[in-house]
Amino acid sequence: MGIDLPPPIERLPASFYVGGTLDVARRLLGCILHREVGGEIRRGRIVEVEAYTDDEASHAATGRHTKRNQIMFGPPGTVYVYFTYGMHHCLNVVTEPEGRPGAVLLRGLDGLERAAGPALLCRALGVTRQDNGRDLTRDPQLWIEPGSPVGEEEVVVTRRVGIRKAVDLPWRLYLRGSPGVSRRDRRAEG
DNA sequence: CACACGATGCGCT
DNA sequence: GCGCATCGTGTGG
Repeated sequence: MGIDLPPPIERLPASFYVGGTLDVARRLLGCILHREVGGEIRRGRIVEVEAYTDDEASHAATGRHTKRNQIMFGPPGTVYVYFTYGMHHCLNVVTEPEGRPGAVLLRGLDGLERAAGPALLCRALGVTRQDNGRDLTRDPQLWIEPGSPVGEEEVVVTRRVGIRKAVDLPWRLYLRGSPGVSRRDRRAEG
């Protein structure tokens, strides 16, 4: 009888995040987001995402000239957390090659209580602006592992929600029937 | 400097 | 369906 070792970590490599943002968003579905807080590891399966690049609804819509959006132009695999509505945080994964803006907003997790919706997801994981800039390919407290494969028939493609511009782009993806899909957004199919 | 508003969630109607 | 909390950020004067 040997020592009980934890399962090996299969952290997603930087190359995972390099492709087109919509492709990365699709690949992130089913992957397992991990967060270490106070010696405890919280994890959940990614079941809802949205892609943002340089479209009109993106924080990078007007180019690389604000302090906040610099990070969207940074290396793929970087964490982008922003604060909104005076009380909520949203967690994104930076995509695209360095110099081009792109990010995937993580909107819902299965396997955690109250992680349906981007702000609830952050609250469930204790993610705040302090986490902005972390490197998912190296950071000891925040990383993503591959999950079981997700079939195309499980994926619903819809319009992004909570935005006023570029509302017609079908850049929101979620897993059909998942409890972690954000509440008021289960509809809006198309 | 002032101001408008948001990649939300909740509670009430 | 609707109003609202609550404040950082971006934009314009």
